[in-house]
Amino acid sequence: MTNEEKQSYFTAGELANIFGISKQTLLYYDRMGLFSPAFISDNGYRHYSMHQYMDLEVILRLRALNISIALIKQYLGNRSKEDFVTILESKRKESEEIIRENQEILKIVNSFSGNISVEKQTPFNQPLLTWREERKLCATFTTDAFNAKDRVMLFTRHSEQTFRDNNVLDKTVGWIIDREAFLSHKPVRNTIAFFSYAPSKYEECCEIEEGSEIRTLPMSLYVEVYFKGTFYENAAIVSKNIEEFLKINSLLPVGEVYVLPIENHLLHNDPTRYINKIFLQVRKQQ
Amino acid sequence: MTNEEKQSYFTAGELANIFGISKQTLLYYDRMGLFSPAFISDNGYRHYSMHQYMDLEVILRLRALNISIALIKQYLGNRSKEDFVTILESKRKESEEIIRENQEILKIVNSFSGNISVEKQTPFNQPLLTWREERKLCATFTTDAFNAKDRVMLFTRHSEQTFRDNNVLDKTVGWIIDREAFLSHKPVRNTIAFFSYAPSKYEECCEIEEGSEIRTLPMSLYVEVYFKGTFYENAAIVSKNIEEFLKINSLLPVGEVYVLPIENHLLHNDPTRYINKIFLQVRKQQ
DNA sequence: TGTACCGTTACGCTGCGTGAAGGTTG
DNA sequence: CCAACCTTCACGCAGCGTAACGGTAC
Repeated sequence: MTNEEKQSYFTAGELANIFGISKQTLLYYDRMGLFSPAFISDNGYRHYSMHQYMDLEVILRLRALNISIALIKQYLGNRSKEDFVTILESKRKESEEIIRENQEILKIVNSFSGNISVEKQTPFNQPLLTWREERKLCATFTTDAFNAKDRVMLFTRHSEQTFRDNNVLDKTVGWIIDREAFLSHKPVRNTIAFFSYAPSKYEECCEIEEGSEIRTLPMSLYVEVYFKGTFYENAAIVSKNIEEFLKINSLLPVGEVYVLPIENHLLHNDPTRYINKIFLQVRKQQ
Repeated sequence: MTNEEKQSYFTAGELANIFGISKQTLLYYDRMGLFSPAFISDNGYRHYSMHQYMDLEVILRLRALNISIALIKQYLGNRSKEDFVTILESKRKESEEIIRENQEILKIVNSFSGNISVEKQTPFNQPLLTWREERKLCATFTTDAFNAKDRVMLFTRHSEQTFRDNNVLDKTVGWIIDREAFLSHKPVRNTIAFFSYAPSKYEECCEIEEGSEIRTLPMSLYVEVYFKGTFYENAAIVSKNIEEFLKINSLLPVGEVYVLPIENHLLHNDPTRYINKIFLQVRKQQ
């Protein structure tokens, strides 16, 4: 290689250094057929000619917009204002989409954080008598015929389908059990239904398959109990607490019993640390 | 496999269908050690137990936030409110960063589109006499000693370093040539300097290496010519046009000659379609 | 006997980064 | 002889998708 040639050509390393990229990047562009050296000498060294820096400049400016190698390759061979604008337009849409997606994620994150950071200082196993406004929820019914597997299927389907709008961030899914069975202190074997509750959504409940309905919890007095651990291990105790509470306060239970997870497997490995809330409608005995 | 077992376990396909994911995803989670079936029967079939749906739910909710498998794996084995909040926080930052990046891209895209969509209807090879406000630009000087290779290096370095703030969207890089040489109609061999010009930036010019300076183009009359093709092939013609224009309008040239690319290799393969603008300061002959 | 499941293995995608093993230049 | 270049493999990355090839359940 003559001295003159040395002064007219860049080696891979030189070109890489000038543009502040890695040599591997150049090798990769060569392999991809995007940007190859003007010639390769006998010893296998790559030599890029002077004017090739213009192509590399185009490549790097488009890569800075995160435009794919394939698209750049296509464009490089056939540049025009129109195609350039087209590329920019699709890139604009792409970036807008990415921004949208991540704003969705931010919304979900913020919603989670908001719910979790609020420390519930409510006492456990202490029935509370509270007044609630009307609430609407989506319920999907099971039947006794359903086995455990079917219930899991139903539960996940219900979770996915209620409030089809994925922006419902405050949705929680609980289950409804029979009051008579619950208050008899016997182990409650079956849930009557799963329900989704989202404070932000009152009117919109998506149409789900048969066996589902929109249920309205009326404005009324309710007895609520927070308890730690799984429902199945605590049902008996909570049931007794509630029974006693109803008796000494002369309250009559109405309708079914609702169980709503507050902290579950999403936050704890140990089921004894789960926090649930159980509630049912009541009215004053005359 | 007994009938009872069949009713208590999910096969891979069943579980995948229930959660609306692909079987391959479950296999992948297994390979990664993130989520494995409760047991595998003699025929190699995977069987997931009933309660495993809870783990899968956690996994999928975190994946929906685009949280990595590795992080989910770590969290799954040791859940807690604190770690959950930590994960959400880092995810929040990540998403905010992605949003920022893409907003940057949007800004660049918008700037490009804005510049390109404006069709310049200016006539070519027609000297125009215009009044310009003061402009500031960054210039990096070459010397005659510099060979072609060094000039490319200097050019790219100049392009990268001027206005170190990458948000300068309207920056264009041109070059300065000697007026005497240019107006002599002889081929102009060397550029005196490269210069960066950004209409949005007047005061801020980053410090660049020796051989660079901030130059002020004064508020004054200027002669401007747009021409098609490369400078080197059109310099002679443009030079004659300008000379004649100066003569018949009794104008005296001042300072050096500036060449600014309007459309270059970023938009055209064919150099004859490049568009450049050449301009120099003038004053009325007394 | 078909068909609709199940399994494992392995390669593809994107854009390089990071060696490893070896030759060349000065 | 060493340091600093250069080359060509080839694997790794994340999270699956997509066959290919073959067994199993009903």
